[in-house]
Amino acid sequence: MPRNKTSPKRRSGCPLNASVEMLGDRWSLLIVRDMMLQGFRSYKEFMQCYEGIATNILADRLRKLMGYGIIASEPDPSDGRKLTYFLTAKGIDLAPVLTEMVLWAAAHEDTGNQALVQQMREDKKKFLTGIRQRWADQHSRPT
Amino acid sequence: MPRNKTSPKRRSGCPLNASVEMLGDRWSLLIVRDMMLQGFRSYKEFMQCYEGIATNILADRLRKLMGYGIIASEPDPSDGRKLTYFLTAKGIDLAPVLTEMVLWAAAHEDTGNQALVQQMREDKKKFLTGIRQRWADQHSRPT
DNA sequence: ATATTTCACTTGCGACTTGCAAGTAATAAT
DNA sequence: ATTATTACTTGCAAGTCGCAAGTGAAATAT
Repeated sequence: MPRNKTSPKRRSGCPLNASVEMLGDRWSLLIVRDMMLQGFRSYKEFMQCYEGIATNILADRLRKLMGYGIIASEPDPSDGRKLTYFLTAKGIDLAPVLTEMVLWAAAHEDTGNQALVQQMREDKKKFLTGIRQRWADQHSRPT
Repeated sequence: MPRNKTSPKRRSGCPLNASVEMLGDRWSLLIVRDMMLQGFRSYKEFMQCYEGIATNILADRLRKLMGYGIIASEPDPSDGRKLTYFLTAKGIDLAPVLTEMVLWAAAHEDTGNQALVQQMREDKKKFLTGIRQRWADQHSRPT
């Protein structure tokens, strides 16, 4: 018999936000980050990039991110096997969060992405606008 | 025999940051958030607030956060049993990240912390300055 | 046309991590 | 002196994860 009485997994009795569930996960944030900053779009790309991610976990996280409405997917018209994942508007709205994380990490340790950090520091607003612009361009393509 | 050859847990082969390890954890971020926004300072407060956190896990996370230099602790001079946890400068530097998270969550779902969100939205810079100021005040107390 | 490869997964299993209940050690209160 | 409180530790069962080995459908090679 399972061990739950009413809810199997309660989160923070001190409420503030709830969708942060997804942010408090080892892989989800990396996936979003790399979709945003590296332009990753396929299962294969994630699989190759993250040494150490289990293939079932990747599938699960992609599923959950879709469930949260942070990413979505569509079949590649030129290759029926391929699926293209992309960030939704909610997903791209995570850009400021990601940016602050990268800046925080860079400020407190060597992160080896100085070019990106420099760009963020010089003009945060411009950097974010750039990300949103590139994203909007991609999304206007499929008429 | 354990399963590791050289490194037990590799992270992202696509490097960007590393200390984000801590951010990608279910509880650590909540702990930092509540130290920052709710003024939590003791083991007991966390324990009571997070229904569902296991006491060994709380101890482990506090230890790790100290290891990362995000929080520190000191004994309470008025009660030898008590320990006071507090954010370090590195910890308080997470304020922009937390703020963006709260704003993101609030923008995409009902989070029930409208007063705080309103304050953040009205003047983000002022809000962050306020947090830092309150933090600095606390830290100037022990002469 | 058949065989092989690629892609996006699923399955099975052992190892690791977590949740929960029950301690423990050191003060503090009564 | 006894009981309570605080900050933990320990032990175990249950859950999650990493890895290797499939699976099925579509593309490519022969």
